[in-house]
Amino acid sequence: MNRTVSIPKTGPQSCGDCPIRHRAVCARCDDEELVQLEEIKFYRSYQAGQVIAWSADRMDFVASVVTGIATLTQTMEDGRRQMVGLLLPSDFVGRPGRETAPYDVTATTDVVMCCFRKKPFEEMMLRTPHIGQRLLEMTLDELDAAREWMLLLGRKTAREKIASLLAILARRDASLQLREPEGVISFELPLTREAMSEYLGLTLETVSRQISALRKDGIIEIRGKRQITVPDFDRLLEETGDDTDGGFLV
Amino acid sequence: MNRTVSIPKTGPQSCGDCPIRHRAVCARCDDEELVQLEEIKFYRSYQAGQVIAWSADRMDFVASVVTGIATLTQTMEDGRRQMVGLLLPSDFVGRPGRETAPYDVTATTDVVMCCFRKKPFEEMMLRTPHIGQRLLEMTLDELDAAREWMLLLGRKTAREKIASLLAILARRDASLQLREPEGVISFELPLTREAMSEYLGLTLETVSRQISALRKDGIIEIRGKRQITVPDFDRLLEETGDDTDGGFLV
DNA sequence: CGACTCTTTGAGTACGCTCAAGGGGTGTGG
DNA sequence: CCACACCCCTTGAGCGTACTCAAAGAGTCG
Repeated sequence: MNRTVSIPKTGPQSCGDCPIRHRAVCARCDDEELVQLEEIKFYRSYQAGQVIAWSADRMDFVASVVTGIATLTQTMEDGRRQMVGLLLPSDFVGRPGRETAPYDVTATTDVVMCCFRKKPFEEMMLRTPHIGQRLLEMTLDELDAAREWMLLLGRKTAREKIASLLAILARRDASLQLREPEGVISFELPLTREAMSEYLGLTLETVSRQISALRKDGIIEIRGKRQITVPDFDRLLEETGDDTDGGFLV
Repeated sequence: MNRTVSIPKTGPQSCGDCPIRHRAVCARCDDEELVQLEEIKFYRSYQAGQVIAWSADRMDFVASVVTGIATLTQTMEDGRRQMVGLLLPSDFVGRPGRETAPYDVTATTDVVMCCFRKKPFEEMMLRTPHIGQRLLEMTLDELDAAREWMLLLGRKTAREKIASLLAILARRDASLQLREPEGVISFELPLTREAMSEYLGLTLETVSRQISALRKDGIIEIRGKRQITVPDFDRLLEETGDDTDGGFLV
């Protein structure tokens, strides 16, 4: 963990090519604004497992996740850990106006981030309403997701928690392939059992047991450790405890 | 519950007198902008227990809490409930650009709200960066609070949860009286045992038992059902499981 | 092949839940 | 003024879900 091996910087050549162009904090910017952003931006890459920022560290940049998955985690004095954010491509890291990171930020897969030096970014936000507007929209979405998550943490059973997480990942995977999640779905788990347990407020043993149980009940199939197949997405949804028709927010 | 008795509208006369003027969504507005806001605003009052908006209801306004406490709650099909937001004076309700409420909004005490008709408010946001900027700041704060709450829901014991809630309420009460929370503190519980259990992801019996336990251990004293005295705030903090020196975000 | 990481499974335990009964305060009606 | 109903809260007994501690299997890399 935290090996500082340098790996190729695989950021896009320019904003025009960027895979998150239409969803990230820069989504509403026009060409002129993108030119300004290009001047203060740089790419950084992190290996799976590497810590991007420690809680209470100074962070001199804000950033968008371009590819890969990162997490925000809080740790208690005695070591209990709770994941409080799951950052996917296009998600934003850092808070304008804040000096230090309030959470540990970790790359769970290899990650490429599009970073902006903080000071110039803050100055640009003041002149460029498009950025603040988009950031507000994204923050409101994150707040909705956090509240959905609070319901999961406070009220769902272990089995429902696992099913909910799998449903979220399946949905996300489907949306990357631009199709509706339905019928047979197959995707790769980007999280270890431990990361899942930190996400769900469980122990890793309970996560493992519940995944085995869902497999035995035919809700999911597993190839190797990480490749999940959901033969019937609706059956998975029934296990989440959520309203079957209600829309999900992640 | 939900009695539609009309009670006196006790909103301030004008924005200049408003007790939340410096903290609400209008905090950064200048006099000219306040005049515009006055044109689209109106006050509404709700009795303790009354539902302000049901989940999936159309909401034609957004609002600031002026006095009292309101809650946001999610309900699962089988009736399990989880509070996902605690709204205090100056907090903002509603999301610009969204038609329907995603949560039940309930007044737990008598509440006065400063409401803005949604459409004109959204239009004004486009012309008035001060509003969007302040709303972004408030939303980021709420997201931080939600994440603190996720740690509580996912990882804390029942005793720690109760202590954390009491600490939050004590802090808030102290800040209303413009002093630091330390030494002997006394305040009134604005929540029933049931509301506390919905907040903390517990049953009301467990809440009651843990409050009794804290009382037996001398961490708190209770007069009647709702008046709490904390003889030593630091001892209460030790029971929360949090870093004793780390700052809290609510 | 051995070392390492991640995962699975088992056995026993404990914390918080469920079900149940009863206490205390307040308001209403006889 | 008392009786009663109602709400909120407390306490008890037993149970079950998820945790703890422990051991071993599976996959990967050097």
